[in-house]
Amino acid sequence: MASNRNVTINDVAAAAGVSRATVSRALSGYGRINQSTVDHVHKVAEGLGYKQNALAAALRAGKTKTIGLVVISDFTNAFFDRATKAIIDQAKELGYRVLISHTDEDVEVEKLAVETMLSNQVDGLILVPSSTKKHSHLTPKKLGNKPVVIIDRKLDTPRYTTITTGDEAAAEEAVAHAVENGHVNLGFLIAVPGTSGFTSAQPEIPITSVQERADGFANGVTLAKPKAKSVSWLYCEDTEEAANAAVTSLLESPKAPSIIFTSNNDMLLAVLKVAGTRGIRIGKDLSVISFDDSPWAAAMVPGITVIARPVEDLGHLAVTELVSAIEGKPNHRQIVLPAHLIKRGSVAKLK
Amino acid sequence: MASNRNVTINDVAAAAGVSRATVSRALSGYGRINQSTVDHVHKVAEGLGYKQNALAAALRAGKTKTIGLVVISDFTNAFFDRATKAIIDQAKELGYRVLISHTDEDVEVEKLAVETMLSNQVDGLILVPSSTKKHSHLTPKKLGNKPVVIIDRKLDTPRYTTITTGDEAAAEEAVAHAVENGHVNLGFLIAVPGTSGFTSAQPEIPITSVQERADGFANGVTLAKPKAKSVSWLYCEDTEEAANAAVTSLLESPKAPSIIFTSNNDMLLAVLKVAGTRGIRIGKDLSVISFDDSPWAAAMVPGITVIARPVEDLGHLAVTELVSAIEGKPNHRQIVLPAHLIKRGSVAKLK
DNA sequence: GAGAAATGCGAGAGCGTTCTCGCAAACCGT
DNA sequence: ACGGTTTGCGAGAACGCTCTCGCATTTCTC
Repeated sequence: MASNRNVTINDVAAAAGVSRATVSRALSGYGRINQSTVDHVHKVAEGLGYKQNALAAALRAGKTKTIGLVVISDFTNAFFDRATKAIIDQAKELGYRVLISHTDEDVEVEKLAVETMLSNQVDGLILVPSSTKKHSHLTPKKLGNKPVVIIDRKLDTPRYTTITTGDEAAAEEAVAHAVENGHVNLGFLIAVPGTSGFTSAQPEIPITSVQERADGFANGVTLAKPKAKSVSWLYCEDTEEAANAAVTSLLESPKAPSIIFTSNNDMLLAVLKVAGTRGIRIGKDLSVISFDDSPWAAAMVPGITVIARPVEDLGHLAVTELVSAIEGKPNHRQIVLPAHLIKRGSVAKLK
Repeated sequence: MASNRNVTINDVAAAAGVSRATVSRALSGYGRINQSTVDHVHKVAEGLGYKQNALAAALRAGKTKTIGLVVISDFTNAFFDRATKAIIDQAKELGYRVLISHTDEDVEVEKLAVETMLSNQVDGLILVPSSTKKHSHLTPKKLGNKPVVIIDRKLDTPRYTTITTGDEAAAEEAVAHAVENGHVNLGFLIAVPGTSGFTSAQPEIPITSVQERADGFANGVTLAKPKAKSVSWLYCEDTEEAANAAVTSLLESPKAPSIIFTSNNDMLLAVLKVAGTRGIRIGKDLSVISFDDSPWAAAMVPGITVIARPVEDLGHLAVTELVSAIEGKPNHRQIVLPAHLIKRGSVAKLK
């Protein structure tokens, strides 16, 4: 084929009869330059089909206009998909690109992902850390002193701007709502990565947001103390099989709950599925409240009562904060966005 | 702070007492070099915390090990999220990074996105074109003669490797399944971007996969001819409001269908929602079959009968094909992966 | 109209790599 | 012991761009 090599700034310079420097000035719009040459250069560049090589520009300028997003990924949980989209879109808005990597909750993978990001000279990072405690690979030095925003979860040492949602308060509110509706046998189904199978003894929870949900539920129970008759806690591996088994055990226990609170949509779906196969009707025989809203939770019959988190806001804000830090306003803010209960039909009114 | 500048290959060379070239040889593993120097350099590099600057390497080598993904994005439709994840993961597997951009079905946005990708020197592109016909910005020349894989939809001129799913056959099968179950009043609700509101006259469909679904439905009707009593077609803007209105009109028409086929999950959710508010029970009073499987469609009661497409396979294959083309085996294959019907409880058995 | 100030542009270095080339030292065979 | 081959490594150019510096030319000022 004819011209395999790309058109460079040199070609434009030659064709326009000016120097490389002038072309760069004309195209990037800086320094002292005559408007008529700007126009001329633009015309010539367009004629040749010149496209800036962002790599070379970034190498020279020391800025890539790229942010790295290191995120776990989880598909029934629309959270990260929605957050990712919000992040990409807001980044585009502010003139940034996004490099994405998934960690699948694995610290080693996370470490590698971050290194790749750094090698690619991202200007800043947005991270969903896979562990609250294991983050020796996330020190400022190891992150090249680049701006970092942590989202969805906290590290136990709050070194970076962190944006989370108020899951504890919302969980508390959810329990109150259930109790108001006459529920006194409560079941809690909490997904905790790293567990195997399910257990009723609270394990180490490596993720602050999950911990906060559990705490919120517990607070809610405490506040409703005299009314709560039986409370079952189940901590569960985040897999379909474990979740199904956990739900089954919950439903078959002698003190089967009239309502199950689930910490994420995977658990919710397990409840729906198991209940469905047993002919247990949601919103009638069994109630349920879950974390994270979704279009399908709203469309189901009955609609699922959920704790909705402002996911898009969170993603949007993360980028805004990060870019502001990249562009010279370093700040270490701890931001908590409110989550709120959306009441639909999945909570039966008892007595 | 002490060392803001990154450790470069020069620093490693100095510390190891060798030349830059030798460091590069040692670290990249090419050329003639003594094993003991390789070890020594590795040790020194690690000691200094050296991390390769991928930008500089890419600039010099002319390869970025990055692929660009230009995709529409749509959240109730899990298709693109699942495909995106599969693509990122398989790319990582093959040593590539992924730069993502969303187009929201807008050709202009798509054009810009592609330009950004090219400017960033991606080695190849995976595209979900927003229009079958408007693709003058997608000529090989405009794409810098880089390898391209088109997924999910076709362009009307098949210039690139294209991977789609067999939606037509599957749609046909779905209709047959409905007819077998005694349905003779059929409703089709087809989302077509660019429409406003909804209409029963088939509009221009700018997306081949949607066209194929419509064709498949039509074929199914033709094959079942004597049995099909009434058939209603509704082409609908892909928004919640329009979908709700369309469903309402379908349900209120004198020849209300006993089953509605929806072309995507947005439409399905509209059906579920509107039916729900009217007390119409899915799988009893009204049946439904939709395109694209999802965890929630399986977990609902009754489970939604769907046409499942091999989304992960598609993403996986797209990357594999692209990388093979990048690495020197250009091929222009037209691949169609089979979609299949998953029968659950949302289709009532009539009579 | 002469000096000062402003303007427009080119030369050239440098960002951090990779990779070709060529040279010196080590190794081989007879 | 001597020509030829192999081996290991350094010098230096190149990738495409940005940006400082300084020079020439124009414009301003009184």
